[in-house]
Order: sequence, then structure tokens, then C-alpha cells
Amino acid sequence: MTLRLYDTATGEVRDFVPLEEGKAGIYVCGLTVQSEPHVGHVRSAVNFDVLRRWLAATGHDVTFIRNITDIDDKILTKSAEQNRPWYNLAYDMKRELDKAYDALHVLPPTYEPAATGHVPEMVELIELLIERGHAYPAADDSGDVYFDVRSWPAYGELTHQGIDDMEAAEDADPRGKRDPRDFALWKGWKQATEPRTASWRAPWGRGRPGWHIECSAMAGKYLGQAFDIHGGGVDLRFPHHENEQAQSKAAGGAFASYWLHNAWITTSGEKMSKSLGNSLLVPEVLKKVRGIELRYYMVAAHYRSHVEFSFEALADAATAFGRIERFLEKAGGSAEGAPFPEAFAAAMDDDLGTPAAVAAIHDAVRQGNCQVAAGDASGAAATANQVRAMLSVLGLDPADPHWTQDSGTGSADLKGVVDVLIAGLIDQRQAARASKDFAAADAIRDQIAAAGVEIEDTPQGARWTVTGKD
RNA sequence: GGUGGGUUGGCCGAGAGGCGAGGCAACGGACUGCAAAUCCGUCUACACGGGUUCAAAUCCCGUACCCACCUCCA
Repeated sequence: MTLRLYDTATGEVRDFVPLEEGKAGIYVCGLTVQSEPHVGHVRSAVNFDVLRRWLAATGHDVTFIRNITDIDDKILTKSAEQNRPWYNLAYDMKRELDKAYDALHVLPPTYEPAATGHVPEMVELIELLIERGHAYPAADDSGDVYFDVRSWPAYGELTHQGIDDMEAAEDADPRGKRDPRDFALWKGWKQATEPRTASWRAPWGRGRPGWHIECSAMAGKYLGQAFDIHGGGVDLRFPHHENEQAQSKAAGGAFASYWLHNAWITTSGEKMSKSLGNSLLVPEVLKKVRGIELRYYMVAAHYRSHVEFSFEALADAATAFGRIERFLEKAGGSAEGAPFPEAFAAAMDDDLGTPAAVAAIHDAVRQGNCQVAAGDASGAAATANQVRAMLSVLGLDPADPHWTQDSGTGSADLKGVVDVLIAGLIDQRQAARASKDFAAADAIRDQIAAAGVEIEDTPQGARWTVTGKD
């Protein structure tokens, strides 16, 4: 069984054949750090995190690059409004983003290049494009440099569009451009309105890079002129990815073999976006559910499906995930070395079919619960190992230290203390039940429940878990 | 105007010609002192109108509605 991926460039599911066997190079467009991340942003990160984990789990040595765009128009505008340096705003937002990724257990990339750290590479790439006749300095004295779309016949191939069918931007300022669709590789420094710190020296005068050239330069630097997978949100297909590909190919590289695009999380039917102001910020959502539950909610839908966000559906997902957690608490098991059930591997290989993969997990949980009920402890533990192996691929193993450490230092000590206290109450309740004083037994159960601890009666006696909910 | 995606049960959400995804909720049963948890069962849906086929949620034609992109965007 080989991994098959839906390549948006060709519009079909294709076998994944890496350029170099056993390795995978992935470039994912990260964020422009101009405001706090919302759940849509982390969905994208989670989707590609799952891709990366599955590739690693199936024996690939993965190089995963996710960039940070830390200079652009919006960052400059916002920082001016807030009366602080642009790099301070970008850095603050970058830290917020890291927190959100961490809360969802999105693994850190192999490397996370920032645009401002790669201006020389971008300048070099632009020079090459000018040499090759695919770019030109603006005819006016703006200091801009544009990509010449008419010089690149394949322009539009990624998104299957003809240049002449594209609407030119209504607000496009044609000054200096040969074609209104030409896009900026370099933006000349506007001395009147922009800080000098946001400009760099270049053969065409001071300025800063355009958005698209950043990714071409950074992908080329860290993954080479040809690499395996390029990912991002669907809205980046055009213009961003189209332009990236045009630049990199015009410069002589093969660029990405596969293009993967994840769909939206919408709210009230519309795309969540900074400009629409309908964003659900990650910390807000995490007040209602744990990070692992939010991640489960995202993974339970296919990455190419639109998800209409609702707190109701999120609560359902949290309940469903609770089933899995309860089973693992009962059955134990370790995370090491369990093989993936065939249904799970087949689902993941089929264009990362996480919904079917989650269904395979639930099937295993049901089987494991039956083993627990039948008193088959070793069978249940073996099933639990499988469940944990599957969950790990999705970044959802509740026993992963990443998820267990966040209850604070000393929680292990605390658990020992609570265990003694609860055990005393459970003994009292058992005594009451033995003497058929059920009113007293139920009173104890209610008392414990009020503290957020749930009692489960089993043939081996009562066991307790902290639900944290009432 | 061009390009891409969608419409599935009470809800979320898979599937892509036959073999009832999965979860949540609800109801019934087993278990339990009663519950909870767990297990078993019930609820047979695919926007609309045609067509192809032994067989269509799936393919074809048409219609309606929704969303995204066309140079800020995960």
C-alpha cells in the first residue's frame, strides 16, 4: 500500500513518489504574523502536522519547513496604528502563534525561516529572474520590480487559468507595469510613510520583498530547487502559489512535485478571516475545550472538507474523544511498537483519510472495551497499544507527555494525595452498599461527583477519574 | 466573465456504481441495589428534475442554492 495524495495541480489523487526514496521534503506556507491566530490557522497547521507524522510513521525522513512572513503591508500599517516598531508587533504575534501551535501539539518544523532573515536570497533570485528576462524594474521611479507574466507561457497552470481570463485587480495601479497582472517581487521603499528599518539594500534601490518571492527563496534554500510537497490553505492557490511556482520555475527549478491545499473552517457559512472580523481566536476556543479535544474535532474531518465551526459539534467531538480516553485509562498499554490496523493504514494512505482512520480507532476501542468486560486484560492492553499507535499519528495520544505535562508541576504528587482521600470515601461507600444502605452510598457518590470525580463500578471494584466537569 | 469546491439522516461528518463508515443525540435491551461506564439493538439518509445501467448518493444532462479564488488572506 502506498500513500496517495490529492494533488491540486493536476486535480487528481496520485501515488506519492518522493524524489529520493525514504525522504520527504515539505514546504508549508505559515502565517503572516500580523494578528492573533484563529482556529482556521491552526487547522491548516494540524492538517499538515498529520501529513508529516504519517510520512514519518511510514518510514520517511521528513524535512518540514514552515515559514513566517514577518514583514508586509499589514504589519507596517498595524504597527504604525499601534505606535510601535513593526518587528515588535511581528514578534509578539509570532509568540502567540507558537502558543497556539503548542496548545494543539503541532510539532515544531525542522526549520522555521522568517522572511526578514532571507532578503539576500530573495535579491539573488530576483536578479536571476531579471537576467533571464522574466522580471523588470518598474518603468516609473518607484523602485518596484515586477514579474513579467507574459514572459512565462505556463503562467496560470497551477490553477488552470488563462491569463486573459483573469480579471485584473480593480485597484491595480498600472503605473510601471507592462501587464496589470504582473506582480511585485520587490517593493521600493516609500520614504514618506514607511520606516527605514523596513527596507533593505538592493540593486534597484532600497525596498522590501514582495510576498511571493519569500516562499520561493526560502523553499529553494532549505529544500532545493525540486522538492516533494508544497502545502497551504486553498486561498493561497492563487495568486500566491501560482506566483511562487512561476518564479521558481522561471528561475530554472522544478519546484514542488505535489500541491496540497486544506479547506476552511467557516463561521456562519463564511470563511474565517481577519478582514471579515469573524475570527475565533484559539485562546477563546480553548476556554471551552482542551487542546486535544479541539485537535480531535479538526482531525475527525477530512482536510479538504469545509468545516462549519460550531461549539455544539465541538462538544460532541469532545464527548466522542472521551470514549477513547476512558478506554485507554481502563486498558493501559504502552505506546511502543504496535502495528497499525490495516483499516487505519489504508485510510491514511488514501489521501490522509482521517475520518475513516478515526472510525478505525473507534472500532478498536469497542473491541477493547469488550475485552475489558470479558476480563481479558492482556488482550485489552494489546488493543490499547494499537489505539495509542493510531492516536500518535494523529497527534492525539492522551498519554503523550505533551498533553499530560500541562496540568502543572506537582500534579503527580497531588494525584497520590487525592487517591488516598478518594479511596477512603470509596471504602465507606462500599461498606454502605454491603449493608444495603443505598442512601448513604449514593450520598457519597454525589459528594465525590460534586468535586468533579466520577466513580465507575466494575467487577474488580470501583475506580475513579477526574472529569473536571460537573 | 474565468477557475475550483460543495448540497448526505435529529446533529456532526465519511463514502464515489452493488457489499448499512464512525461519532453525538434519542429510544429499547443486557449489566447494576439504582445509576454511570460498557456492550447489543433500533432510527436505512444522500438538493431538485430527467437519463444511462440488471443495479446510481456515486456516472451523464439540466436546474436551484451555497462557498472559495481572480494580486491582503490558512
